[in-house]
Amino acid sequence: MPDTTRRADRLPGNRYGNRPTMKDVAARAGVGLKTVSRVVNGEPGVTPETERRVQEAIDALGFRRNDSARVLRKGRTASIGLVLEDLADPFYGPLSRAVEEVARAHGALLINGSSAEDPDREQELVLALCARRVDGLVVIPAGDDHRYLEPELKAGVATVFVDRPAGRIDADVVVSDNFGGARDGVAHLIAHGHRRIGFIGDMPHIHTAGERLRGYRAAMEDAGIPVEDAWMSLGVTDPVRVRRAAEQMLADPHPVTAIFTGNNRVTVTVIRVLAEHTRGVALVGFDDIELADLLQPGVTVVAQDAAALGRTAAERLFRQLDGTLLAPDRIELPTRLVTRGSGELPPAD
Amino acid sequence: MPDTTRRADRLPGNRYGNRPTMKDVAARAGVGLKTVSRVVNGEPGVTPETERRVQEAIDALGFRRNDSARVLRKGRTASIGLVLEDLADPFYGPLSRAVEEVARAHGALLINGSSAEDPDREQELVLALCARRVDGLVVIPAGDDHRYLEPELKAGVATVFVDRPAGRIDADVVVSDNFGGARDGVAHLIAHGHRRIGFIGDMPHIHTAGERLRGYRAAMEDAGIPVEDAWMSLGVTDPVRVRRAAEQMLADPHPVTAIFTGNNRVTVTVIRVLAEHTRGVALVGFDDIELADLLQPGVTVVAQDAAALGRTAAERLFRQLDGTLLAPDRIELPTRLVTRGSGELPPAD
DNA sequence: TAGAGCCTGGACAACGTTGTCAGATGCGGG
DNA sequence: CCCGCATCTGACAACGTTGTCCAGGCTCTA
Repeated sequence: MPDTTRRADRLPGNRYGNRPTMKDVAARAGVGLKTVSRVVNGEPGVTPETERRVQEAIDALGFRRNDSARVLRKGRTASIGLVLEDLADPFYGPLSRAVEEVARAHGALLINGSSAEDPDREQELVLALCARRVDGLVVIPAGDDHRYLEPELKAGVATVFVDRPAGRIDADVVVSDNFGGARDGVAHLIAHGHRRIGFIGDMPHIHTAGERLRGYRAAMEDAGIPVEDAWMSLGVTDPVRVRRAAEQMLADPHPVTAIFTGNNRVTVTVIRVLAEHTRGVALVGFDDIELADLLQPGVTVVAQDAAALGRTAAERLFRQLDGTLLAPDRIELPTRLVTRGSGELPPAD
Repeated sequence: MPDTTRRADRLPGNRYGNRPTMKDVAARAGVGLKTVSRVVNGEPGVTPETERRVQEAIDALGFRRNDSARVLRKGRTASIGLVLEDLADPFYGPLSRAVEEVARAHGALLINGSSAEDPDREQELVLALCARRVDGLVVIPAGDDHRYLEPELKAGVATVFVDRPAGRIDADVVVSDNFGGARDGVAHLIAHGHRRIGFIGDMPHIHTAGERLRGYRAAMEDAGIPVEDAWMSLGVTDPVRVRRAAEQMLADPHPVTAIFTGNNRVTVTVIRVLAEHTRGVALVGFDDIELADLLQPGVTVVAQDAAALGRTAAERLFRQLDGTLLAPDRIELPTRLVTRGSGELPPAD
């Protein structure tokens, strides 16, 4: 007597919980395996009557094509990976969403992971994505050495770096004009009469932070203002240390009259500090923040367009996949100075 | 003469761009296929010397295990799917991140997609994830009929709904106490002397919106205040219409003295409207918003813990996968009233 | 030194799908 | 009536991996 227990009657839990396969559908519909495949994929060459029978069996069994097997056979996964720093950061949400929309328009799924700004975790994630054979990768790098990606690039994994350039490999990159944006922001403060301007930002070896610092220095130099060490606080992003740094700048015998902040997290903390001060200290921040216009005063920022970064990168990625893109290139998107009040305060002294 | 062109020398683009396989590694190392598999997976039973040779071949060829094939063979993908409304919404970023962290702790990757609040797109996404044979699904539903998931559930795909319950199927669900939170928020306004209180929220058929509306009504009823139609604006979330709704409530001959807003997007818009008004109108919003404490006045909110929602759901998902979880259940997480000023304003008339 | 037992390595099938190719069927024209 | 052609269908191999199982070589003991 043959094994008459139906698959679903056996113990659950092993192997996808025993899903029906095309073979099962074929048996039930009384057709060949390949015919089912044809129906599932909408290929031509199937009589309406046959198609109906197959469709019926599919519905009855609750069949769902196994894309893992499909991928194995076809070689394209129709999925791309996105590695960013932290999805919970309001800067990355729109970026991720923009990448997703472009992927969707190309019929691809997006798999994303957060590196938590840890180079090892970035590599781990990227390689996990490669093991899943994503067709392409959008990477916001945490590390500064991406030679581990060389085999992948050689193997044809499309790759675009965003927000910061790749380290030690030649790859497409889409960045904001961090240098120019910061320079303009600081120049804006200078134009409003400030000369003692503080800078609080992340470690300069992080590309964006370094560029923004360079922009700060350039603006000061253009105006012929020598920068004092006490005005600069580098490698500081956690609220406690930002607070301390800001308070020190303001407590100095010759306090700064304005502060330029290097990213949204720093900006938020500095806003809190300034809110406790009576003396009006001017502020320009890099990155826009929600509700910035409703604060008193409104917060002047150098805004970058996160969605545009994501969209541009994703589009470039798919052009790589199309084959319509040749040499790696560097694309720089402009920033925009949004004046809302805090950057237009005159020096308090 | 045999074909001596190396795989990598052929046209790129077809089949993962021609990656080396275990077979290639085995050939190069002069060992059997299974031995390579053993080394790659850290299985015992390989001499150090053999292992070294294999590892060398792996590095030389840039071999990376193909997880699609692995999945096909093993039946588990070590990945879970998350379907939410919009990653760009600050409420979902932390939620997604929390799910990711739990997944990571269980060695799983997270694939997420945005439904854009469209039931069809939700279904499309969920089914795409199932086709990829994710081990489990965390779903923030957009639609209200999830019977299409029945075959998946039967097939053993672990599933947890978050933020809103599943429609017409029996599944695990983790939600905030929307009813209680809204009731407390409105009661807070009543306790501060308000009787004419407006409500602006989403369509009541959306579960969260419906529950919050119910909470509003309950608080009013508890206080013996009959609710007037003009105080309620339902199904309104886009800024233009929210603004109009708020302005109407305030322009009424008997204007409301306080407004309860049903979600973060509505709250933000209403804050803008109130900022233009001189008369102090009290406000309590559902969902916390960044910088709410720095506005004048600070914005009192009913905060839900997005990260806790995600974490709880993901943990439950993995308990389903472990088999340590049996019957579907409903978990309700408490909300927290955060008083910051706007909800404590006295009635203006 | 023979035999038992262990350790290492490899041949083979299977996972579920799709591409290839050839067989079957039906139809019209010579 | 037969042949050719078009249309539809199915058998089979292959994708890259892992589980099963067996073979061969080694060590250890009696």
